[in-house]
Amino acid sequence: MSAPQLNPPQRAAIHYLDGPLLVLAGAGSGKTRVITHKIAHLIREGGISARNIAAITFTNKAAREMMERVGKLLTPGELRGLTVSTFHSLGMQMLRLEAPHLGYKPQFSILDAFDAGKIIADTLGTTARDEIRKVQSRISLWKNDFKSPQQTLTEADNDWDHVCARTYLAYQDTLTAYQAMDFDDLIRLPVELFRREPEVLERWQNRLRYLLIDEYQDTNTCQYQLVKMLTGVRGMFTAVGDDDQSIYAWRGANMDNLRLLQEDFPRLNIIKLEQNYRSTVRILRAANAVISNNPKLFEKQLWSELGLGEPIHAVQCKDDEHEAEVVVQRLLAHKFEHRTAFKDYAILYRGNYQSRIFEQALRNQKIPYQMAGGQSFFDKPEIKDVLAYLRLLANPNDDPAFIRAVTTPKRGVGAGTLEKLGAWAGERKKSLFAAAHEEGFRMQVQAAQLEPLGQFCDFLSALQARAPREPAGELVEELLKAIGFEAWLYDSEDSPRIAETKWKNVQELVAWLARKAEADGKNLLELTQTIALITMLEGREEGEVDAVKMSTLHASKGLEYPHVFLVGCEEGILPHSESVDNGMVEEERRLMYVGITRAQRSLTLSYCVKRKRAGEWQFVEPSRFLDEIGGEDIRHFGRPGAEPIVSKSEGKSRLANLSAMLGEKGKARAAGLSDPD
DNA sequence: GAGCCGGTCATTTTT
DNA sequence: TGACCGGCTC
Repeated sequence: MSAPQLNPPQRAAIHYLDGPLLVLAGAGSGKTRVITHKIAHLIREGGISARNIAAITFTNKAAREMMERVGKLLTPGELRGLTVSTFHSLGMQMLRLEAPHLGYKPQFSILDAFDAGKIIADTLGTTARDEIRKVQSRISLWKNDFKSPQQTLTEADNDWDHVCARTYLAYQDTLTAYQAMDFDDLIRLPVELFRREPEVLERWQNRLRYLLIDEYQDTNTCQYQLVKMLTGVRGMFTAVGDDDQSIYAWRGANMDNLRLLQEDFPRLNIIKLEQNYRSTVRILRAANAVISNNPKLFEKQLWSELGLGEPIHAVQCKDDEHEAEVVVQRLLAHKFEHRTAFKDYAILYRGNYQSRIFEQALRNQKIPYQMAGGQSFFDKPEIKDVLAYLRLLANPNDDPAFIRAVTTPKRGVGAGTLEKLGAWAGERKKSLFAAAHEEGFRMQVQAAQLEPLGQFCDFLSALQARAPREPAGELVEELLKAIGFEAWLYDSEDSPRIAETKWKNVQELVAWLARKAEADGKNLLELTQTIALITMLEGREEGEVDAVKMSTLHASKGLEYPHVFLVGCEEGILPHSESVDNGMVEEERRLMYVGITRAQRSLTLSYCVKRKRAGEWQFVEPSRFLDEIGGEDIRHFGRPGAEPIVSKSEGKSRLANLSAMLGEKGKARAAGLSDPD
C-alpha cells in the first residue's frame, strides 16, 4: 500500500547530513516520508539524540501525524525528548521558559484571532467586521516584519496606515496590560529575545541541534529568522517545501524565503522529489498545466507511474443549490458504480461559507460527512465560555476572560458595574480581577452589586489555589456545577436539542481535558495555557469513520483523497475577487493546484451559472483555471453542446440512494494508492 | 439587569 | 438568506 522503497532522491535527502539542505518536494512525492525517515536516520545513524532534534510543521494535526509516523520507525526509548511541533507551539514553549527576560510572567495568556479582533474593535471603536479584519491583518503583517508600533507610526504616510499604526500601539499596550500574547508574538518575541541575549540563544542552539522544517514555502519573515538564528553558523537543517503550494502569502508567508535560503546559506544543497505516488497521469497533467501559467522559481516536473486514469469532469450547474444536488447525486452514483466507501470522497471549496449548502444536501441524503477545519471545536461559544473561566484561573490579568466569565452565566454583575470596575482598574493599570478585590473600588459600588462580584472572585481564587494539585477533570466538573452551567444552557437556549448538543460539547471538553492532563502530566493551569494553539480536536480517529470529507482548499493541503469534488470553480470564488483585485491571481492558481493534486483517481470540478450572493442573484463566469487544463484531459457536462449533467448516472441514482441508506454491506474498497503525504 | 425584536449588514483562506 | 448588533421594554 505504501511506496515499497525509498527512491534515490528520497534516500539522498535522508542521508545528507553535511550541511543545510532544501528538499523541493512536489505534491504527493512523499515528503512526510522523507522527514520521518530522516529523523530516524539522525537518531540511529547520525548520532544525534532525539532531544536535540526538532521537526517543525504548520498545523498541530501535521505534527501529530508526523509523531505517529516516526513512532512506527523508532522505539519509545529512541524517541524520548524529540520535539515535533508547530512554529507557534515551539515559540510558546520557549517563551514559557524565558518570559521573564521579556517582562512577561510565565503564565501569560495567548489570545486567538477572535479575542485579538475584539481588542482591535474596541480601540477602533467600530463593529465593522471587514474593517477590523483589515486592520488586524495589517498589524499582523507589521509584526511579522519586526516593526514596532512607534516605527509604524513614524513611517505611516497615509490616513489608513496612520489609523492602523495608532491602533497597533494601543493594541500592543493592551496585550501587555493583560499579560497576553497573540499568535505573532509567539514567533516574534523569541527572535527579539535571541537578538538581545546571545547567551539565551546559545542555550537554545545547543538544545536544538538539528531542525527539520515542513512546508517551508509557507514560512514568514519571523519564522525564517527564528530558523536562521537557531541553526546559526552550523546550518544543520532540512527544509522541505514546494513553491507551487505556497498559499499563505496573505498571512505573511514569504516565498522569497526559498531564494533567501540559497543566499544566506551558500553551501545549501538542493534535492528535488519529482515522482508523484498519489495521482493518475491525467490529474497530474491537469495540475501541471494549470501551474505552468505561473512563473517558476525552481524548475520541477512531476511524473507518475499510476496510469492514465479517467478524464477530469467539469460540470456546469444552474445555481449553488443545484450544484450541491449534482455533486451529491454524482457522488452517490459513483459510489454505487465503483463500490467505494464514503470516506473515499472529499468535497473541497474555497471559503468556509460554501460548505453549508453541501452539508444540507448531504444531510438530505443521509450521507455521513466530516468537516475539517471550519469552525473549530474550541471556537464554539459554549466552549469559549468554559475556557474563559480556565484562562482566568491561569492568568488573572486576562481581562477579556474576566468579562466573559463574570457575565456567563448572568450572575447579577452587569454593564454598569463592569464599567465602573473597568474605569477604576484602567486608571490604576490593574487587571479587573485585581481591582475587584480592592477597597478603593469596592467603596464606589453598592453592596447589592458588590456581593455577586465578590463571590465570583473568591470562588475563582479558591479554585486557583487548588488547581496545581488537583486533577484537572474533576476541578472543571466542580466548576461547572458551581456556576450551574448545564442549567443555564437549557434556560438560555430555546431549543432543548441545541442545549443538549452544547452540553455534550462541554462534556467532551471536560473529558478531553482530563485525558490530556493525565497523558501530559500537566495540571489544569498548564493545560489551559496551551489551548489557544489547538485548533482541531485531537485524538479523533478521522480515517476510521466512513464519512465524506469536507474541507477548505487551504485546510486540505497535505491530505489526499481517492475522489475529489472541487466545487465553486468560478471567477470571483476561485480565483477570489479580492485576490484578482490585488493582483494575487498566482496564489489563487497555486490554490487550484493544491486542490487538483489532492485527488488520487478521480476529480470533478463544478461551477454555477448564477449564484445567490447577499440575497441577490448574480451571474458568474467559470473559473479561468478551467480553460488552462488541456482539452484531452477534461470532459464537460451540462453546458450547451456538452454532455448532459447526469448522463448515465441518473437512472442509477435512485438505486444508489437506496444502497447508501442501507449502509452497503459490501466490502467498500478504499483506494489506497500510495503513502499519504 | 436581562430578554426580545427588528433593522442592518455582509461572504477568503488560519496558526 | 441569514447572522449579528443595538436599542427597546419588562
